[in-house]
Amino acid sequence: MTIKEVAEAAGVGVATVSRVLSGGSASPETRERVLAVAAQLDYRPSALGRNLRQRRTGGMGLLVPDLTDTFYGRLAEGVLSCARTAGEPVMVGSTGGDPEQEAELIGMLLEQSVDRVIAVPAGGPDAWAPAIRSGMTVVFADRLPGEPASEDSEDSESGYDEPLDELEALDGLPRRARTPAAPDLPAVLADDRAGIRTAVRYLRGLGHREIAFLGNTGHASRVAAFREATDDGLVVLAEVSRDAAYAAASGLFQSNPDVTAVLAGGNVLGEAAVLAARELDLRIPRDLSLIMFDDVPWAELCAPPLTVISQPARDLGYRAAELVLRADGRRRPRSVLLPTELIIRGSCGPRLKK
Amino acid sequence: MTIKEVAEAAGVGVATVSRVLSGGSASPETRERVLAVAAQLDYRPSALGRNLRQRRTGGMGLLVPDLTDTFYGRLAEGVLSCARTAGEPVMVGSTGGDPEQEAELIGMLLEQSVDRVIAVPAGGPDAWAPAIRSGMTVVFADRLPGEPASEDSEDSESGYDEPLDELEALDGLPRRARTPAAPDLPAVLADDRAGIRTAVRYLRGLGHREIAFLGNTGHASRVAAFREATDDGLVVLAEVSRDAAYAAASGLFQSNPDVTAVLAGGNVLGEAAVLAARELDLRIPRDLSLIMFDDVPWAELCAPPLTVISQPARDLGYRAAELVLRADGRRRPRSVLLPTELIIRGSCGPRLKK
DNA sequence: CTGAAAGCGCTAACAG
DNA sequence: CTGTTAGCGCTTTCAG
Repeated sequence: MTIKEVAEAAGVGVATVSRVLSGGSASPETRERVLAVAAQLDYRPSALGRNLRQRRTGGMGLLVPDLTDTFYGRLAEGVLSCARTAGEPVMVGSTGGDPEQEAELIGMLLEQSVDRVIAVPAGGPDAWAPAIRSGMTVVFADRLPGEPASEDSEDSESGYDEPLDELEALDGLPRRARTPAAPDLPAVLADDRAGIRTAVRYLRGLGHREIAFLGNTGHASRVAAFREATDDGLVVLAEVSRDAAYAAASGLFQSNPDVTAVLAGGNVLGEAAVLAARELDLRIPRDLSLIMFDDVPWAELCAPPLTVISQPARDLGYRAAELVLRADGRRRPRSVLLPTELIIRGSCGPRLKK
Repeated sequence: MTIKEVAEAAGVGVATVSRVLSGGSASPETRERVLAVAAQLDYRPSALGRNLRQRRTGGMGLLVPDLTDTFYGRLAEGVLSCARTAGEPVMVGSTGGDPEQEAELIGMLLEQSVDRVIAVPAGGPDAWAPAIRSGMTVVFADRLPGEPASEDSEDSESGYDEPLDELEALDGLPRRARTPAAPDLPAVLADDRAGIRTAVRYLRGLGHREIAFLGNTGHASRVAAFREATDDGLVVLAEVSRDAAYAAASGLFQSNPDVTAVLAGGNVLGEAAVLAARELDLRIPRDLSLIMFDDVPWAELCAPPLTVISQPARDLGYRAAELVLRADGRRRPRSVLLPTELIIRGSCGPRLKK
């Protein structure tokens, strides 16, 4: 079933069929006839020809660290749902939070001429600059590309300084005040700064002083926000993986017996914290108060139910997809910051220990 | 950067470049030179041209009901991981368990000329027959396409009778004994029959007689297995969604106070069961024993920890991807059945109530 | 308003 | 072993 056969069957030229099918101009009668014939033959224009002609693959790419983490699952659902509405295909890749794998996947997308991607970045800005420079429209979700957070640095914005300069220079945009919360790269983010600030305040109100952050290597902004809210409280970081998360949590608890409250930077870390605490016979919330970033269904089933900072994961993906799809023009999409909310359940109590 | 420029730069014809890059024959010197030039220009052959030429898009499609459900997330990770190894792109679609959306996504894949797909089917065999007939290699995962399970039918195999005849006829294969457990369609499945049998036996051993199954509409084989193991025990079905699952669980408990044990057919249903039980003040395991199909990290965090039937979700996806990739020949891939395991934790107790 | 024609980048015959 | 050539199905000038 090619456009040619349809053209012949309708007694018109291929150009006319093409026009009609893509909403171009045509006399009502012709349009009618072509549409009828196409329907009758149930012709579907092949994306192959169109793609080659336009030198670009339709649809979009989606890169996430790990679909096993429900947060990214929800985010992906948001993207897919928006894409389905638009009838666009989505190529999905899982990076494992590893810049190398991410680079390979970017390469793959380039090879496929996918020129719109939404990504939860693993690598730094330098990993993305070439792709962006080559014309790819990328909208970041959940976080911006930056140097990985470090556990000891005193400079909470170190991950953003250089990268931002470089990327802003790319578009010749004016340099802006450096604000890790909303730098000048297209992104859809949760307002983790506010969420973390609220959570820390809440813990402080319960009397906690020794508060630790159990975070992801990749989430520089959360680490920064935590440092800012606590004046450089203890930070322990883990790579993307349940094992790493457990190891980090376990290490945190064992090496820092004076810590009375922990803020877990994601649901996998929260899960690891609960597990590790249980293993070490730390009672929640008596011995240890816990707040988890990202609300998940099981948080309520947990004993005790977990106090969480919820974030609109699905919307993050949906909005990012909208942005990347709308970005047909020359201008880069603007960023979006979505609200977070502290949901108090039963995993935090007054500080007793010490 | 086209193949032509590389050819010129290397002083050879485009065909030679093409050959060298796809491992064809060429004199060592030529190969060397071409490779060098290509590397130096960091040329990446465009998938666009190749796809059109070969009238097929590389890579594979993946259709799942819902990435929000960690089971499908894990399955998807398996697929992506295998695909990444092979350097193949994956187009992912989420069907919501809805045959209509599935049909649209199949249409999209057809339009993209994706001729290899792995799917957790929502629609029946008739939804897939056209695609398969048109040359698409599809490997099913987690379940086979079949009429949706029904809550009242006495015929546990009704979902397979017609469908199988039709699809087998497609390939002119000999008709086989109708066995819902491993029909003659390429598929990678968990051995839910064995898992459910074991679970039911375990519950029986604890004294339970009134055992109910809380299942998915789409999972006919689990319903069948449960009916077989219990001589038509009570079955309540829910669509794909947390709300539907909760409603079903709640309805089940309220309408059937004599039920002392429940087998939840998936992690979302298990979650709903725990929630609903809690809401109705049913104590687990005192008032109600619960076994959940599919092990998830939070099952251990739950109070009490959930006894589950674990299944190798990730392997399901990985193996399916392997099959679909290897299916380059004319023959259809054979099916695979992966083992399940009953993991006893704390959500089942002796029958006390009555 | 419509048709003819020129490719998009690549591979696979087919000659040489 | 290598170059030339003919398209794959589609969109898009460019004439008519």
